[in-house]
Amino acid sequence: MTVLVSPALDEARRELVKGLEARRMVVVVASCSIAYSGRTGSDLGEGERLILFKEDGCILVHRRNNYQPVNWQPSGCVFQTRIEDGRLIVKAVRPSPLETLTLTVSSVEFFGSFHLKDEARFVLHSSEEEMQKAIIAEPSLVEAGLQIVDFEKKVVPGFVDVYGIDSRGNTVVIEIKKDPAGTSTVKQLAEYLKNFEAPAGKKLRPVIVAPALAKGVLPLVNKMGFEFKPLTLQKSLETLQKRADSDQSRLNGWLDSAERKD
Amino acid sequence: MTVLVSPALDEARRELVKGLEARRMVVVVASCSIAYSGRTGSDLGEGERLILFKEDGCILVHRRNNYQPVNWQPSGCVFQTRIEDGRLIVKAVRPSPLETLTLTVSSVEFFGSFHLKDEARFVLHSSEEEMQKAIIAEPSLVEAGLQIVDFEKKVVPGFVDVYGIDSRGNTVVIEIKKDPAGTSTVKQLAEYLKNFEAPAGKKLRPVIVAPALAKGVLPLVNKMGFEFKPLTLQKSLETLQKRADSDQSRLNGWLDSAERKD
DNA sequence: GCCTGGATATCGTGC
DNA sequence: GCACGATGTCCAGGC
Repeated sequence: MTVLVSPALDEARRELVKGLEARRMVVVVASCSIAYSGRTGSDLGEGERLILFKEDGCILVHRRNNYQPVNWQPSGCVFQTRIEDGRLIVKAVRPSPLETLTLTVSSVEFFGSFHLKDEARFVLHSSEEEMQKAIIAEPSLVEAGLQIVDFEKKVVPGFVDVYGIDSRGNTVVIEIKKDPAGTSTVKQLAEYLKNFEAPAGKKLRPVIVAPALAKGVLPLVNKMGFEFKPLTLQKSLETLQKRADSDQSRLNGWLDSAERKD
Repeated sequence: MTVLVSPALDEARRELVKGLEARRMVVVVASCSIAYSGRTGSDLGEGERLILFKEDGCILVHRRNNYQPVNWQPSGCVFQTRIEDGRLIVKAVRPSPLETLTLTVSSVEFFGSFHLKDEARFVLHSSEEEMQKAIIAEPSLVEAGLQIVDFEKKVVPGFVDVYGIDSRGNTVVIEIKKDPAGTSTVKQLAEYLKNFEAPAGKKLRPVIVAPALAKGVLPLVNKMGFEFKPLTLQKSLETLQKRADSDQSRLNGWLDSAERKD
């Protein structure tokens, strides 16, 4: 760890280069102006900001407010530094698409570089995927007797989340949303439907599975002849948990019996 | 500015509260585990991370890699801190939707709080809007003789970027994209078209204005009978700049003549 | 408050 | 590399 309060610009530059080469995270609080040029462009006059450099070549500039950085560059960019006219110039260049973020630093209030020991694995109880897994594992969440035929089926364009066959042989095409389904979801499902055809004498049943329908969407759903089946992420997670538990107890049972054989 | 290296947990807690009350930006490098619960949930085991608190009540947790924070809370959340079982617990609660981010801090490597003087205005040379402005100011960018009738016209659903009338009285409906236009753009324009009808004996001309067409989209554009007019953001900006300059010189001319009168 | 669309969106995945 | 979809997306603008 290196911590400097109000370093000179050349010292800050030296330490920045050293920190990046050592693959550390570098935090700088500095007065600077910023220009961005690439997919579009931006300008920001002089002011004090917090600048974060990471080892994978991303950079974030944060102002005193707002969750989002005011300027940034995603991973994979190359840093250049130089002193020019008594200012520290830092360029972060992203090769593709070609984009340049230029910081013109007039003074550095704080410099810190840190080696972060962090091997933990991040686990997200992610949403739409969990709902899909739950439906595949337990199709009765949608409807008793439903049998899943395929999922993530490629259509043009995109993917159908799940499709299957109901107890009467009708084709069921399911679009899953973790948020209340709006007009766009109905449109999307309608688009995907063009890729399906019901067997002779059978129906094509488009079903939207979501925690709710957005306000005013029900008439459209009815008009299109679509169905709506409410399902929350929570319920999906419970279902998956229950199955994991029963899988575990079955596995335990199998292990027990194996043990008894020994 | 307050900077502490390896402070005790209770000292870090005291300074964190003090910094937030003073509406400063607080930066902490600490070993912690993190739980999130709300719209969905996440877990992250012990490890060293950089944590950023801002005065508007947002919080970001950054790991050594990746542009995005691993956990966060947007503006407007309430912070609680306490020491429990020799750990510093920090909760960031967002009221609506109800979401909780809980940091369990076992040790603090660095603490910093900063008052950032920053009054500058951020200017984004925003993309699609600039292209739209340029077309409205200079319809010949799309086609000689085009006259703009309206823009940002509300249709169901969404907005049509620009529509106008060509030199032969045909209705021109324009969809603008700053990125290469893909299949979805064609679909969107087709959707919007349903809200337009050409005058008797005239045509309806759907036009996509974008820097390029995505690969393989040209056949679709042709098949639908759409037109494509290449226009880059850069060219749009140049056009706007040129007009701004001439407006300025006209204004200067007017000021000069006014001055001569005095 | 809900809904819709844009973003320098970013990021992963499949082809 | 390109296209497409998900995101704890966030965020501003309308209604």
